[in-house]
Amino acid sequence: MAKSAGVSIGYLAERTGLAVSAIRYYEAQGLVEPWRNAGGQRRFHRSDLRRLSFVMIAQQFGFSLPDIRGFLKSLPGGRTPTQEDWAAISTEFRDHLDRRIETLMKLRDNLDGCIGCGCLSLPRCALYNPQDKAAEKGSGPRYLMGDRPEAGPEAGPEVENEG
Amino acid sequence: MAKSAGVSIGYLAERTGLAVSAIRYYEAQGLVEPWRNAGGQRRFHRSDLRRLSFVMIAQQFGFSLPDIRGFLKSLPGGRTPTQEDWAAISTEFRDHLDRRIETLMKLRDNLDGCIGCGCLSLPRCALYNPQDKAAEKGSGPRYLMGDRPEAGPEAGPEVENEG
DNA sequence: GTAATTTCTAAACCTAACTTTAGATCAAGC
DNA sequence: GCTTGATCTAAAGTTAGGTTTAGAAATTAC
Repeated sequence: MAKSAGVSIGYLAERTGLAVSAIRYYEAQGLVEPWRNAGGQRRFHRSDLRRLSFVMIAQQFGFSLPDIRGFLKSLPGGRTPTQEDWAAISTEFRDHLDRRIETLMKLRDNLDGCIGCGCLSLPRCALYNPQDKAAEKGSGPRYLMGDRPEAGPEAGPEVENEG
Repeated sequence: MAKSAGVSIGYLAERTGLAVSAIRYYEAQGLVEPWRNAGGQRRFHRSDLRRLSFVMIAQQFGFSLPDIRGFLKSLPGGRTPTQEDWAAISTEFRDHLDRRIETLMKLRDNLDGCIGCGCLSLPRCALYNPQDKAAEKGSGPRYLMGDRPEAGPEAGPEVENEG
């Protein structure tokens, strides 16, 4: 059971629905590690099909490619991952996932009591609570509510009585 | 109760935690519509504080700026929005939100039965179901599982028996 | 053995959501 | 009146996640 012939990038593209260019990009990001054949073309393990599928699914959940690379690092590099390997990775993935969903639901529930009542943007508004948004925030260097450095008790987003 | 003096962009920036440049960018995207004073500087309604806060919150939920502009369009342009205006907008927002959370949870539950069992990427895998991901997908022209045009029953992402 | 596909690399281009920079003008404090 | 800080515009730069393009080399099909 040597390295065998491996599969081409076109095969993976056809099977996953990814563009060939996307797979090459994923290689550059360290998500797959093909070897080269005599002619210099990429050859992949068949098991990279599952790896790439995992990448696609994780993206649906909003994880960044570096995040996903982190998940995949626990998979064996040399041998084909077993069912147990995937089960292990899924535990870590589930953890992040659960936290993300929990955060979203907490925000949603807070929203119910907030937008309707008109308190939106007041420091005492539940949505202002830094704990919630600090949990798992999206990419990009964005200030979120109450997320400023040095924000004192007087400093929050605030609306007086103007609607 | 005329237009009054209005507040400066710096005031809004300080109160919301947004960068001044971000607020200007939001104006360019049609999220706020300040007027100009005699010297050509932007003046905002105080109620734009709440508007901007809403933008920040909606972004936490993963909505794009065009999405958010859509939500805000139901707010009155001329007068200061009332509590009822915000309540109305929240209904539409909640709808989208609920669908997004539902999709995430469905995907999560499917994942439980999938990664662990090793079926990941098989056409019969629940995660492969086009209905789920079509619901509300992220931005960008990405193929998701089974999302190819012309994908026949034979055409899905697939793994044979290689782990 | 020739033609048609694939694949290769490198670099440029794309969208979203902003930030940074530069040089000029405005507003406020003393 | 002068200085300092805030604001202005336009354009370029930034990050993520890719796609497109161009020209060359490898592979496959007949």
